[in-house]
Amino acid sequence: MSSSVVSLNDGRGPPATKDRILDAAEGLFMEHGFEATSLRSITAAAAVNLAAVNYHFGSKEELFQAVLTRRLDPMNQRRLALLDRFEREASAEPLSCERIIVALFVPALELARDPERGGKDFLRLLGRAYADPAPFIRQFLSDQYAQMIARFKTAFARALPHLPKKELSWRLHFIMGALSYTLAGTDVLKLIAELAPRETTNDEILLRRLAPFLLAGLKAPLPDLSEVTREIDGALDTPARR
Amino acid sequence: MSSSVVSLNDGRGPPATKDRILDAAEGLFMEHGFEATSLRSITAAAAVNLAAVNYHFGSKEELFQAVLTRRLDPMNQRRLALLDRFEREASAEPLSCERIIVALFVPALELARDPERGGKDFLRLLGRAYADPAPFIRQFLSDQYAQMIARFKTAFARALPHLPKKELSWRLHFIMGALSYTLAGTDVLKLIAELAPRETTNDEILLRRLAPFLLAGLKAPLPDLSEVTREIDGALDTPARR
DNA sequence: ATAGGCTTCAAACGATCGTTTGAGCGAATC
DNA sequence: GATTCGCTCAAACGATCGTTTGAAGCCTAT
Repeated sequence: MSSSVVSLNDGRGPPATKDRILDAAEGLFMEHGFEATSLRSITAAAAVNLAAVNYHFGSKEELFQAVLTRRLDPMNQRRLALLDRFEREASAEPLSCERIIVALFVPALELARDPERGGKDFLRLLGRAYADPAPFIRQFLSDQYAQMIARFKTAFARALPHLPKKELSWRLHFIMGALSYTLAGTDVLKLIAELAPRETTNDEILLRRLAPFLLAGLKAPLPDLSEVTREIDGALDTPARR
Repeated sequence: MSSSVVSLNDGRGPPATKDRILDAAEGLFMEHGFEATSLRSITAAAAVNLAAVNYHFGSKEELFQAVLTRRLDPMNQRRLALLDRFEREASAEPLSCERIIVALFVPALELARDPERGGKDFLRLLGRAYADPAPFIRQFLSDQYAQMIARFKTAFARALPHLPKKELSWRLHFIMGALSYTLAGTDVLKLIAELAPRETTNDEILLRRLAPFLLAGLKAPLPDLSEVTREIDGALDTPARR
């Protein structure tokens, strides 16, 4: 059944150093962010020599990219595979938005379900990476996501033929934003929302709640026809009395 | 008409140092994040002495909080004032979701519209602060937002009496997440979505698109009744063939 | 046994960080 | 006119950062 490889290295005996660094870095980057995490804290947590990071990965930046790509690449491949399968099953018919969202969410959900592979920590780290200002992170994520997003965008365009392309771009942007923010889980607003910490840490029930929410937004009426747009204009013209 | 104060200090002669530090810090924190921004780069941009930051603000952390509170506090006060006004106008009737969203969005929109007050930079910085792992930032934002969110939550609860309180907490969390992520504007996924950079920098049309999207999500059917939930279960039971 | 490859190790490098110090300045106060 | 107070300044403090170095170890193939 499962290939049952505990370590992610090439297969022979585990020269665990590289993987131990990746595991430790994943947790610490998640907890403190990229800039605030020192190589010394990583190598200490991994119980390896300080120089091992530069030897195996070249630099701190390349280590960070390796941490991300280790899980992000398979996850995005899985997303594309799911979308392919759904489209094959539907022959020439356009997919429903529900199925497309499923192809987008389920691979993340599977990661969150498998704690052996550090899914929870990784999703949180990924969410943080989206908001990180460092240019090398932005460039890296952009490269990693470009193809996948493009495929999903055309799928959504077929599912929502009445929606202008530009409006679809916006809504996809909102969806990816809400998804990454939710996964980041900085628990700033969670306490405010009076949610039990246990729940906000459970990525599964989190994604299950998020999917219907975003789906409704995706199918929302156009802004020009929405009541809230007129309300905004009204409120802006009347700057409030005091 | 306008009170026309260029500087935000007490009013007499502008001992511009403090304000120049705040302005420079706002831009640099927005661009590079908290950890990656050095006090030396801030004081150089503000053309003040290095020691001025610690003299006027005490520490780098307190400077960051001062940058945030300078604009965040008035904005949240404005949100509460708008909500109060709407509720007064509606007497005992519950407000519509549209009006509540307007009270939440318009003050941010007004900030974005007034470049003299650095609205655009600040909103972007605020979005970044939400995702920052530093505990002092999380604590600060939590304190700043607690009362405001609580007020809006009860308003939404009255507008959506059929929605369970826990589900409302989730959706409010999603709304604040999408809002802050969108305002952060890390342009990682923007290029992917093929949006012109000019548009993604324009916070006004951005918020106008976001409001209908989130409103639809707020009114979405419960997850248990949503079609996508059953689709997720189906996809998880069948881990995909290769 | 010997040579050569990866890998690990302790130690140091130069740079930059946030913060502190104490002298110096001008204007207001007595 | 002497003194105090708020503010600015150059300079330095100690700490920590990412990275590099060169020797030492280990395993494989000759």
